[in-house]
Amino acid sequence: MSSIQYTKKIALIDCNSFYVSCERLFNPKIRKKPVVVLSNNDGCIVSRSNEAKALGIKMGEPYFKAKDIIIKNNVQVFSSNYSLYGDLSRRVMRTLKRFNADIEVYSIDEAFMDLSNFSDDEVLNVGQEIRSTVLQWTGIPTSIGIAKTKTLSKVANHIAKKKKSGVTNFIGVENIDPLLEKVDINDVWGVGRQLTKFYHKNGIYNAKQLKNKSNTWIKKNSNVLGSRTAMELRGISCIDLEKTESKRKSCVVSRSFGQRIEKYQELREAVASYCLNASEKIRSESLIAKSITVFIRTSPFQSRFGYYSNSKTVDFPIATNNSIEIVKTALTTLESIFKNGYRYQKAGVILSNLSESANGKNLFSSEKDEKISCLMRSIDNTNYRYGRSSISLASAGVQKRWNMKREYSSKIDTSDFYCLPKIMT
DNA sequence: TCTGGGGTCCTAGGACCC
DNA sequence: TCTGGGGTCCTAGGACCC
Repeated sequence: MSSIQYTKKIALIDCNSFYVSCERLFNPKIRKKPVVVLSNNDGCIVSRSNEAKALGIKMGEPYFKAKDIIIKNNVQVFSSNYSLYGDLSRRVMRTLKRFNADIEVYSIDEAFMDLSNFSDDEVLNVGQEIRSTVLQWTGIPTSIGIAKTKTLSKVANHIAKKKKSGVTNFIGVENIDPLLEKVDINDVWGVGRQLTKFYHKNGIYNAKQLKNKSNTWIKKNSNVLGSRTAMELRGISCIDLEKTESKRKSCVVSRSFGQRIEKYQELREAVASYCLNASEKIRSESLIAKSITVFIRTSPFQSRFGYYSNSKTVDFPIATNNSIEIVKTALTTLESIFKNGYRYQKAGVILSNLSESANGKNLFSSEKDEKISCLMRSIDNTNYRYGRSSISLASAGVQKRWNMKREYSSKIDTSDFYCLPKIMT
């Protein structure tokens, strides 16, 4: 009889084809059919059902390039609906927290969970229970990988995705080398395009080969992140779970336009409108920004019209989250980088150097500031109640020809009363 | 015709100081 | 007027993630 083993165990729970699964939840007719979800502006394919993957449709592929396959195979297409996905994501995470409140929500569709409290023998069953509970309570299918480190749990998850049971456990497995050997180097967490190129050049094609490469070699030839990945593959934990939600350090709002913009005035409207969005976001998290970056660019794919891309960062005299001031600063910044005669494709603003607002007060606070923060609060409340941009600034425009394309929206909004499905009697 | 958006972290190199 | 090198801090850009 062996004694009960309690080693470090990390689970990675990852929703399968998350956006597609969300759309399927409200549309049972597309359950067994090939389905894809498009990025903003209906630009790229960002989520694919297994049936769509089997047709050879690639992740991140531009929609227009895959259109032939899509039409020929009657693939169901959806514009992305982020308020729906966000809502369902919160339901999944809430369900996971029933098993362990200290999870790290890593992205909209995945979370790390510490399972060290369970014995080595129990952990596979726990994984299966998590999976079936999430499926039953939210309708979202998941895959779960369990291992000693985050990187290994990612690998295990990768394998679990291809299994019917949906759970892969490395804990207690004597030798995982034969499994690692089957994992391409570019499927390892932390190895992107550039590193893949570099590793290939040096004869490293799979996870096992990276695991067995010496640390000094990796550190000398890439950087600390590379060697950390290798250590984690060896089962030595270098990346901790981040259980507390840390405050973000920057806030980006940027969009590609529905159609190309040439007029300065329209660019101004777009930038102003992104500023309103961004400042509302940071206000809702009680943050203030010390600096702002404005950037504009033409399409990098249409050089025949000439390419222009520029950005500029400026500091506010005093950190702020005041929409009016942020818009004003952004527009003067835009003026300094705008060049006539280009077909602009995208613009954005980045609020950075964020910190917690001390209730809007500073050394120079005045009665005027009080009034402004009061005004911001009422704008936020109104927009929350009656929909975003019920109240806006004139500079953000009314026509908005530059707004995104969303031709295939499912129009499901779990947070909007008017979008509830109707049942006819 | 049509190619996403929002983050974090690391590093090289410049500016500045002594 | 000539000239050195080392340390720190900041920033832009790149790589990575989903």
